[in-house]
Amino acid sequence: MMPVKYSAIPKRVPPVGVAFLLSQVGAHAANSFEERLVAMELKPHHAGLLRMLGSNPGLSQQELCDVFGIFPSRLVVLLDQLEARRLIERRDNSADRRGHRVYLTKAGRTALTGIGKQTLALETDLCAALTGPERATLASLLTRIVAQQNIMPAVHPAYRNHQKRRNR
Amino acid sequence: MMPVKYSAIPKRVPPVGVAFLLSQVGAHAANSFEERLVAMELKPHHAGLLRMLGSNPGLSQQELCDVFGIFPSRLVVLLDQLEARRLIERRDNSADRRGHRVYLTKAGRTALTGIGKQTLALETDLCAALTGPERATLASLLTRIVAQQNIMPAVHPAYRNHQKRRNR
DNA sequence: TATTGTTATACTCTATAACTATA
DNA sequence: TATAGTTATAGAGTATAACAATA
Repeated sequence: MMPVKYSAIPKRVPPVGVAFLLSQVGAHAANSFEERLVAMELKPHHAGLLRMLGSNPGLSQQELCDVFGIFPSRLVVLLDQLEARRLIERRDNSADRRGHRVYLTKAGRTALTGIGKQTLALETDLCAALTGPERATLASLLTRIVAQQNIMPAVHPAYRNHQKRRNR
Repeated sequence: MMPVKYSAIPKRVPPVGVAFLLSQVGAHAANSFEERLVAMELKPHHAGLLRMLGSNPGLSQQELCDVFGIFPSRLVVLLDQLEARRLIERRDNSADRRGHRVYLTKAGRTALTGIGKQTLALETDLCAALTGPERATLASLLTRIVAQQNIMPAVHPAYRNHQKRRNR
């Protein structure tokens, strides 16, 4: 009997709506971004932290936890990784010696520039099917959804805690 | 000293482009979908399988693996969970007794209908900021991106294997 | 006593490998 | 020998809890 390779499956494509499309294209964009970061040996989570610290030097770890909605124990791991690479540094806070303030190093700022270049290249690739005005329209529609849905601007939902529901 | 609650952090919002917006809104849509499925005690992965089987009754497990790009061992777990809930059934394949064909049960079709209702409600909620024509524009732009980027239609990228790169 | 940050632990998800039964 | 499906194992990521230092 002829061995069959199912590289092309005869299948009926279920209909999809705009919610699925958003999730699908969004996940594709996230995957592509992650791939582009591999060369820099960074993960998207690191990139988000570097970007936030680039705009807000000296945030405390507690403040970073609040902004991103993550547990302190998780932030510590991410910051440890970035600090081991000398991309950020924790500085003692003279006013309150319990806490630290976090800053990008020079290498961190260089990394952030590299991330920016990858992001621009990614956007050109992702929107290759669209004209310039269409791409602007897409950005505008998405920005309005972010505002209306009360999504924290510039904070990716993947950071947020999914704490276990109790009594289950 | 006054204890400070950082519910509203004074921060400068880093600029974001269309790639970030897509990933951000997409993740938000995925999270909202997952929340809506909690009441049905299903995960998005289950919903995707049910939907595909609704349109393509009798696919083999191997075919499902190829369509979704997942490992057989992972599919087995997902199908076991659905079968334990009597939402799908594996039927013996008389032509080749190694394999099975997978079908929705009556309860599975009922569940699929419920998922469809939740999806429609989700889309109305997600697009509350947009007019009808704008929502159609958004869907059209996203559909063109899916086609141009060679994303498998109706298959969510989250299924795909991220196999470990070797030699690293 | 409350807060910042850290370490330790457990749990979930999923990739990898080993295995069974058919072909 | 190759394929369909299963079971077993291991690793990454992250939530939870316990803890140390400071306020």
